[in-house]
Amino acid sequence: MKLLILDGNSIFNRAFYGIKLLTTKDGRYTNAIYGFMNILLKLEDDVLPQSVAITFDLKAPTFRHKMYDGYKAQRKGMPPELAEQMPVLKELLTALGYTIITCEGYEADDIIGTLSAKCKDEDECFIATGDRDSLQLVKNNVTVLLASTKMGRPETIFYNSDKIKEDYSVVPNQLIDIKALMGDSSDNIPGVAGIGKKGAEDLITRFNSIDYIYENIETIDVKDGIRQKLIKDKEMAFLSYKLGTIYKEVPVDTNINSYIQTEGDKEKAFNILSSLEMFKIIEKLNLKGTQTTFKNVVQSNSPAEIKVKENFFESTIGQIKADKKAYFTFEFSNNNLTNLYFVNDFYITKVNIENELEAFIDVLKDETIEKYTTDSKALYNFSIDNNFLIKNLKMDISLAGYLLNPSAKDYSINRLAQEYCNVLQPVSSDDSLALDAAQIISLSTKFIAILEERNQTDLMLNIEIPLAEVLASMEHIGIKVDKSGIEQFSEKISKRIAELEILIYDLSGCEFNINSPKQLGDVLFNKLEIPTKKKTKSGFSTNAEVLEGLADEYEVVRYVLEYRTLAKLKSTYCDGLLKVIADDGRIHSSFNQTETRTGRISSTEPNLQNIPVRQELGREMRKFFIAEDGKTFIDADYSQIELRVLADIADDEVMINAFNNGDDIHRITASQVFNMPLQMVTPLMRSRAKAVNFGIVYGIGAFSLGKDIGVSRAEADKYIKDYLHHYSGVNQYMTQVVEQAKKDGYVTTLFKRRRYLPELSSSNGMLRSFGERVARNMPIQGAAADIIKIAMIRVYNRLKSENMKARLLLQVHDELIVEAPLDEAEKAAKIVSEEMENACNMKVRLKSDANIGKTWYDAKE
DNA sequence: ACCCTCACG
DNA sequence: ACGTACGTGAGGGTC
Repeated sequence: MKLLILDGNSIFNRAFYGIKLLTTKDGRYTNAIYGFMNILLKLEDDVLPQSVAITFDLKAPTFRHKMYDGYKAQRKGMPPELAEQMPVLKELLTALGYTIITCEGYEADDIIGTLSAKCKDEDECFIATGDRDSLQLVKNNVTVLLASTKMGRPETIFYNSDKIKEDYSVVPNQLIDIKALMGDSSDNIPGVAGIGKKGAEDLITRFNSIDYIYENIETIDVKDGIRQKLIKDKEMAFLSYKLGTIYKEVPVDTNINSYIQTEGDKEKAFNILSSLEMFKIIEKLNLKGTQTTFKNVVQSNSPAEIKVKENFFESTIGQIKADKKAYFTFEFSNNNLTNLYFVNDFYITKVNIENELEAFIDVLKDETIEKYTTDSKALYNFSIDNNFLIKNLKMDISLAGYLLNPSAKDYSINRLAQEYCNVLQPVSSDDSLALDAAQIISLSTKFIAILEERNQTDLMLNIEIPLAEVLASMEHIGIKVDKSGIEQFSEKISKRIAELEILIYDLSGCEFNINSPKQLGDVLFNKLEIPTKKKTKSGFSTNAEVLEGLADEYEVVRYVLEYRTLAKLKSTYCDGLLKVIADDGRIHSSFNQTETRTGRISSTEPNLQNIPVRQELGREMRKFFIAEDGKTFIDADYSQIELRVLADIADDEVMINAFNNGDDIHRITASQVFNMPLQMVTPLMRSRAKAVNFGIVYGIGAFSLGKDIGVSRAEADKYIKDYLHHYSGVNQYMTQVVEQAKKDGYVTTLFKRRRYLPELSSSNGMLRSFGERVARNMPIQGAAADIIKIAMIRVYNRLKSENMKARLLLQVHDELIVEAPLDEAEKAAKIVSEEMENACNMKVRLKSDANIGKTWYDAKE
């Protein structure tokens, strides 16, 4: 018989501190429960126990407190985020049929000790804990699974007697003797003053036990200082021994069979887990069998189970045309439509793609039929491939899920249905796509209602859904690159990299991997003994900021910096881009619409939103992004869009006037903050004002601002104070937005985009400050993102309606790149600037400058 | 899988 | 005492 015993509190704590704080929609913390369940399931997989006993401490004092007043006196209570999870966990474990053991007057360790000691020879006992105290319990049939963190990664170490011998050079029982001498600060056990871990281990390895040591205290071979210390704290040593000994006669049931997991209450377990939004755990536990009791939530008179039918397309189409509504899910592989399911209140229709593709396309084209689906961008890509237009798309489940909560992990139908509909539509199919189809109707209905209630319908129908079409078009068109140009550039860089390697090895006196921060740190700061008190965290920091501080003095550091720059250019930009050039000679990035918490889009495979520009050498890369023959690029970017948005939403008269009366906001800011006439503003003053402007947008702190511009914290603080004094509207806004966010639990943009901020109610000060900064930043960054999205849609439609060949290719947060035939260039430039500037009417006008050029480099001002 | 570093707005 | 500005994605190293 195998018994697994869990040290509940220890595992619970470890789970909490090992995972980021997670909350449910309504703000309940769940990370410790989630971590605990994962650890438990993993342990069961590893050990395959027949019985599982889960022990917990109680708050009441234990016999050790009676023995010694100071015992665990300083123990801090759990943070509230953790404490609130404990009763829920216990309820869940009980519902799952586990036995929880507690015993007043004893710690979990003692219960574990008792159970493991009573295990019969033929039984096997495994103890899971994060606390090394339990190691004393190890014997031939008792193994401790110690959860530890090594280099920031969780791992489980199996401790049997051999492993303990290896690590501590003693037998398990002697660990008590060691603790008796060295004490244990976390339990407030003092041990012998002046003897630490090393001394205690040495003494016990040589003399076996404190009994032997004290019986022979005058004759044992130790330094006199140690002997005196031992004599002085003899009583403490024996008391510590008693406190450190795990008690093995706790009055609990020691029959292993009592701990065989029972059936529990599956429905209750399912309900708890789904209210905690732990759908992965539900899946792992196979609790879905309980769904048979669910009713179809769409229509009360519909059948209890939705079936998948084939060869039913004709009547389905007929019904769609009558209802003027089509609900469906689809799947592509390699740009081919491979699966398609329609659903109505009664059944799912699996479509035979080969025969029915045209009929499907007709539905998509039909303006009178409302479409409800998910991942509309993929569908738009399909429509571009097949040269038709999708009309009247009313719902994209993933986009709606994103608008409801842009911080969610994923927007799969499966997850969203569990989160928002509570119950799954019962489906007699194991095809996950059919399952998704079954959820589409109830999810759509629910999402439409929620969006309406939150005033986000416009954001959904007039921004996100139309944008999906624009993004699909951008992905589809791609951007042409000069392949051989990149190859030559890469070769040129490679040569210099090789030279730098030799120089660096030479100056270091050894060869090593310069790309490894660990090895580089070792060479620079240990071998070469370059002094740096700066930054450490799991080793030396070798980032550009640190190295630049050393570059003046050390030649080798200068070479390393150059090496880093070139290595980055080569690996990420040259090699990286060459890998993704398609057969048409163009790069087709993916633009993700549900990735960022602020509403921005992101670009992947490759990321075309971070092509170098700030330094000349990197900027050269942009010469390889070229317009097609006979065409040219138009690159238009917003001027200071985020600050303009801030001026508007903060309704700051001073800043609004600054924008409306001048064109250099940083200079104006400098003149106001430093109280000088505009003409007297020096470049240094301007650059500091610029840093403050940026800082304000990010939620600012004096420390970071000071670091950024190289002034003292006090001076930075003064800049901020002066700034907020002059821009009093901004000052007021920054206070008010945080207050509102704390009240609501979320922040919003001008266009009602919403981001939840559970961090604001955290008891962790750092997290809370983070939440406050985000509360100040998101409405600004988010509104700017909304505005450029509107501009994109308008540019896209305008180019189309004016029958132009010009096409939108890229978006880089405040910048749009269009490719146009040479004879359309001027007109296209005008259209882009116009649509960008008119995308939103604010108290400050928006400004956009467009440039024309054959390459991205040339088109960028 | 995670950290470090660095590229962009 | 601690850590320290918002939002991203990619490559290389390490365990």
